[in-house]
Amino acid sequence: MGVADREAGSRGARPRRADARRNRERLVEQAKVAFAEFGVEASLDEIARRAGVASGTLYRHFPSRLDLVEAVLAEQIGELVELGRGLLADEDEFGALVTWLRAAVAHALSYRGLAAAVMNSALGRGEELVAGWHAEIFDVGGALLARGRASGVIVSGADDADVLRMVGAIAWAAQDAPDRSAQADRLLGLLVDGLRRGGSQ
Amino acid sequence: MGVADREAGSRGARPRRADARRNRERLVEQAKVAFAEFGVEASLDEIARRAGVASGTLYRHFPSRLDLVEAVLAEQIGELVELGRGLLADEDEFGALVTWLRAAVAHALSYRGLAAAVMNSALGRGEELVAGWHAEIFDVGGALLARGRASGVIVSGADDADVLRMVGAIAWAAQDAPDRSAQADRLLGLLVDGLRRGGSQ
DNA sequence: ACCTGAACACCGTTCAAGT
DNA sequence: ACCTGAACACCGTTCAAGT
Repeated sequence: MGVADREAGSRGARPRRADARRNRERLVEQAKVAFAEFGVEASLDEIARRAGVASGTLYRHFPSRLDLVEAVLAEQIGELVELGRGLLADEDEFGALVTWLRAAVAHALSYRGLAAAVMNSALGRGEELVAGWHAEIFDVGGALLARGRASGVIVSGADDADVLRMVGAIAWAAQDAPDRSAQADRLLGLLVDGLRRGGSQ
Repeated sequence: MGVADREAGSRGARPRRADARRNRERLVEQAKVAFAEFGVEASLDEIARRAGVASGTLYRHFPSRLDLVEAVLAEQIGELVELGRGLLADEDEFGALVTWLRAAVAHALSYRGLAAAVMNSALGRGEELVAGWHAEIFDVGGALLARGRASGVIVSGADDADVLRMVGAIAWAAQDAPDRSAQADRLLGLLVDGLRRGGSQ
């Protein structure tokens, strides 16, 4: 209650009219540029202006800012999921998990404010961590963690949702550092040390 | 460059005129109420309105939102620092650190958005993690960590600034959870497991 | 079916005019 | 020395009117 303000209907559908399709593409294109420059909190008005459409048109295509973010990240998310699925076949269960976690952090770092946007939308009512459009990421991450536990290289106490929440938190904490990539790596190191079974150092 | 937009002059000074002092107190009082209700991003205009002053008066007393946050948290920060100093005498080096980290997270959770506000201001240019008004917290946390390393209960690889940054990240990640206190505890557990020397579980 | 752009409500911040 | 409140710039969001 109160959380589901977004309609599920025509959320990302490809419009039928040619001009509408072109507008949609231009909006996504300019959103990418604006997100890269100002982060995902970039002005929607300016994105519409740069795309050469009125603000109402942006809202017609993307009812909420998150819908626009989703469109911008579509392929990227697919790649992260595929990477994870591939890593499930890696014989080094611990290394595979770490590699994927590193990629997940890099994903969350792709635009400033992204971790916050995902996290805010992710906190659905109740226990669920991840919103619909990030559910695949959650699944893959959970699978890698489960495999690590099953093979004994990962501690059994760590909850999947907590670990992924931590990944988001790490990206958030590193996003404005001058050396954000190295910063994120160090923080991820702290997390990974806690996940490893059998003693640190 | 570009970061130091704030003046250091009369930042939190007690005004000499009686009405000004009263205004300042009312502003802090109403800021507390508004922060508790809407988080530290609460409307400054409304805080001024509730305090019965014009917006310009708020800006005169508190040039930036962070100055107002600082005033609201003044005593709280003092308590956290004192707690840490007391814990430096505790014979259980590891337990003392964990107790303090837990209190630090609770502090950062006292208002929604606080972790973000502190973190944003904290990222001064260069390497420094913590802004002036949180320097004491940094000092105490560093002392507790150093003691833990010296006595061999804490791993030597973890940087002080990274650990404290992680504390902020944990508070941020837990702040909107329905069970934010329990959520923060679980995330802190992951961090602490990585800090403990000599094997997890 | 889709687009336009004015309209509305709500921000933070500044500053001339007052006392 | 301090306060007021209008003014400015910039938001997100809606919706009647168009094509």
